[in-house]
Amino acid sequence: MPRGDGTGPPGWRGRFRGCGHRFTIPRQAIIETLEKTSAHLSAEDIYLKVHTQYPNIGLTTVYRTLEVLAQMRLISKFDFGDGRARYELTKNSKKEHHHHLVCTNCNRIIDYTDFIDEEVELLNKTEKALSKKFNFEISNHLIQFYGLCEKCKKGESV
Amino acid sequence: MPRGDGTGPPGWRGRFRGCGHRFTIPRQAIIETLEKTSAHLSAEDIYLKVHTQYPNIGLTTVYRTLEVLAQMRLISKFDFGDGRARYELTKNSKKEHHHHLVCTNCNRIIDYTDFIDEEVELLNKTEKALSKKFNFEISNHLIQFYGLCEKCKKGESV
DNA sequence: CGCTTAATGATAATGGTTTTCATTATCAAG
DNA sequence: CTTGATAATGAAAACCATTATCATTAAGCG
Repeated sequence: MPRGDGTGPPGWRGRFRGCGHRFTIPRQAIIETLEKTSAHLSAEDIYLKVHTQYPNIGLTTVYRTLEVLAQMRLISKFDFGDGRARYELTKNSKKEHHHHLVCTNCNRIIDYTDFIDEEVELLNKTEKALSKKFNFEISNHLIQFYGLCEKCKKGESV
Repeated sequence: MPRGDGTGPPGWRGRFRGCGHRFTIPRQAIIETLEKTSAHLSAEDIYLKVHTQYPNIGLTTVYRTLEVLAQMRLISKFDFGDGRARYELTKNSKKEHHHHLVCTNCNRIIDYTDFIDEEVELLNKTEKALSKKFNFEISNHLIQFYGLCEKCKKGESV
């Protein structure tokens, strides 16, 4: 049980050290914020939340930490088309991997993992075929569906 | 002969008028530029190309025209992660619908339509299931694979 | 405890995209 | 063919998310 600090997060410090990074208060605070939510936070969202508890942590540090976390593959960075990047922990509450439904009207994001079974098959098949065909080494994918969410569908006829 | 029914093939002017827009020289030039290429041009790319023939067309107009075209669903706007949006005609040279391979090293974009047959079936299935499950009206999707292209795969070990 | 160096944060800079606003051009009507 | 309403244009400035700069602070090893 590597800890020795009171906060007992399962090995964040070790993971940072393993990548040659230091584990600091700001980084801890940012990770805790990400762990606490299921939303898709922007850098500023995170900054504001962190700021309530640690008013001296700057937006710059948020950006830098997010960059480090992304590079360590601990968070994923998304663009939903609203002009700012959004982030979420990759390993968070059983949501290991999921895709998004993006409402083009209200910008609501719906995560889903439910129907991935069929998709996974398709993806594996497709990725394999693409890799061979183009000699392209696929390491990641992005799948998003755009449309109108339940609410906006109703409001459309108004 | 530009017909008035709006269904005619080229009929750019008619399509614009049908949406309550005027068909101007700058718009024509921008569309021609998009028609002439199979690349994924940024606003500035388009501006520079258009600029050689019409030096007085400004970057602002390019942005505005792209917005109108996107709203008319005649072009698609993509974000490949290099900090600028990229555009392509939706109905261009048999490339009606395709997906992208994005090289995370050199930013090369590969279009593919080849294996979509299998994908289409599963996408339809998935979209139908998602629509029902979340009461979400899907109108579009984005599928991109990230990884290393042939060249960058080789260069990696250097 | 002290040292090396990564990390921080205030500030300024960057750069793609949008706004502003005065001017020009489109096109339906006369 | 003119005219007039108004959409479209373009130069410049504004915007705003993100990055770079740099002096200061603090993590973590010995």
